[in-house]
Amino acid sequence: MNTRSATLSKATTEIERSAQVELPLSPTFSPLYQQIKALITQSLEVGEWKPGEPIPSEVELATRYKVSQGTVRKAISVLAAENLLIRRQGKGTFVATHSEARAQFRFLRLLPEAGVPNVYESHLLECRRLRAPVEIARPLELQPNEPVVLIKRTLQFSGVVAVFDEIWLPGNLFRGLTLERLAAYHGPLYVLFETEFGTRMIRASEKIRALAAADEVAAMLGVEPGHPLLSVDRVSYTYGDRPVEVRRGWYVTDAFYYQNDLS
Amino acid sequence: MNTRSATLSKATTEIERSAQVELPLSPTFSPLYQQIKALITQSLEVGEWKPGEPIPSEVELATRYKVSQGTVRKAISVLAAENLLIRRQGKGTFVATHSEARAQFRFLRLLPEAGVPNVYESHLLECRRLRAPVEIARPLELQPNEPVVLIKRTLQFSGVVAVFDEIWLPGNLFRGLTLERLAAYHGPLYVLFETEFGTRMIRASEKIRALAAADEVAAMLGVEPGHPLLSVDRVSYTYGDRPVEVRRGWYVTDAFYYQNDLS
DNA sequence: TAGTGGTCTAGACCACGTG
DNA sequence: ACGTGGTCTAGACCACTAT
Repeated sequence: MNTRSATLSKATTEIERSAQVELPLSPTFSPLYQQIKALITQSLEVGEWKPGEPIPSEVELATRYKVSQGTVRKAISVLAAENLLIRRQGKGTFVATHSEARAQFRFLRLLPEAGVPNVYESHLLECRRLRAPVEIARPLELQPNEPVVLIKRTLQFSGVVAVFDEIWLPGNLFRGLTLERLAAYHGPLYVLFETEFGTRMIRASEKIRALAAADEVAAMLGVEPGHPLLSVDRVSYTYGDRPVEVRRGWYVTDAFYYQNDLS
Repeated sequence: MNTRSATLSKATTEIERSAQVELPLSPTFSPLYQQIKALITQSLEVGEWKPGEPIPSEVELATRYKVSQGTVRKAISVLAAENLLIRRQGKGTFVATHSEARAQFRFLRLLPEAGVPNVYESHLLECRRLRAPVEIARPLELQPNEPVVLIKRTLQFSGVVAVFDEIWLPGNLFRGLTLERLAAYHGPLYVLFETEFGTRMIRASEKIRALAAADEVAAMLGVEPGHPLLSVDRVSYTYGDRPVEVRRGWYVTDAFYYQNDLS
């Protein structure tokens, strides 16, 4: 038994090595801590520990997985770096959630030119179910005509309309998502998604362009047709890099800007 | 002596603790590995190890700083995560450089809608010295009227003009930077800056907006005045978070998009 | 006082790259 | 065969939080 197997196994000992010295080394080597990381991720995925809750302590997990605390620590460190877990000295390690203020700014990068941070208000325009058009089905890795949910809304920053969003979700993952349910909810959508529908957005990829406002979008945003807008095409992913949201946003950047840090 | 002092010191031993038990604990606690990290950063900053070169091995550094290899490893890991160093198993740890293909994409996020990755050609329009206008002096943390260098250029992707840039640099840091010097150089500017002027860009912060092309910019980019453009305002920083570049870019996003990953 | 994560050490062994 | 970084372990102690 050696560390190359997909099953949980610790480093080869001298004795074990001499016993298997004739076996060819498997070409796929996976460190123990990555195997532990995979196990922890699994538990997150199936909801053994829910967003906001603490996971077991490092010593507990070390006992459970029969590895040293240091190996568990390494696995957790990686997951913390990927924003799946949050470590708090003296308290424990917690499942990350979009409820924290910190997480919200990670996915909404629009800031006002002057004045207050981004407290915003969402205005729901539409929520209906339809069959996925091809250009939506492809990024969501669905078959064309599979059911999807389409949400349209605007965001206002202190009364000023700044964003118009079209949000597409796989219908099978968001069965109870209706206009009524959404209208009754006030808060970030990703919080609703993770608490009510068990789907947590982990990372997203955006394509940003400048374009002239089409008539329909211009009307929604209260600008003249042809007005320059930031177009933000987002695909969001959950555990296992599975795409679970396509979002097309149009941002008015006369009094706001999109903040990005390169490092 | 304890780990709280700014000078290099390892964890308090039992004996030492009993000897200093009356001393109040300093409120500023700095782990050993962070002290080592600061020392390594210093060596990078003064150019003891140059971009692309290997730094001493972990055991060597452990000996030099009189700490364990594990502590050096932790310090290096942080610096690697910040893209200041690059670790290569079996070979050593190297000072990061903008010469690597990998680094280029970190700071130029424009990709073509279809086809090839971003091989581009820079066309120099202008390079002159002047006194810093206030709106440039402030982000560069210079006094108004201090000397700056202004570079104007365009970028073409397979013959198509996509970017017009105005690049402002502190005159004192870039003394030998002239139109002739630039014209003789072909390659990424950040490579020139780090090899010829000892200034390495580490991170940058960008503000992105959509706007209608002004006449001058439109002419440079070969589009109609009023055409929607992506406006990218960048401030770049070197070691110690000192700002050393202000860059205003106008991107044509008809056949290109700005790629951004949220995580 | 007890429990959590955070730091530091020392030693063994593994994987990778180069002679 | 050797040197590099990478993994894993075990144990001690520190810093933070709650009770």
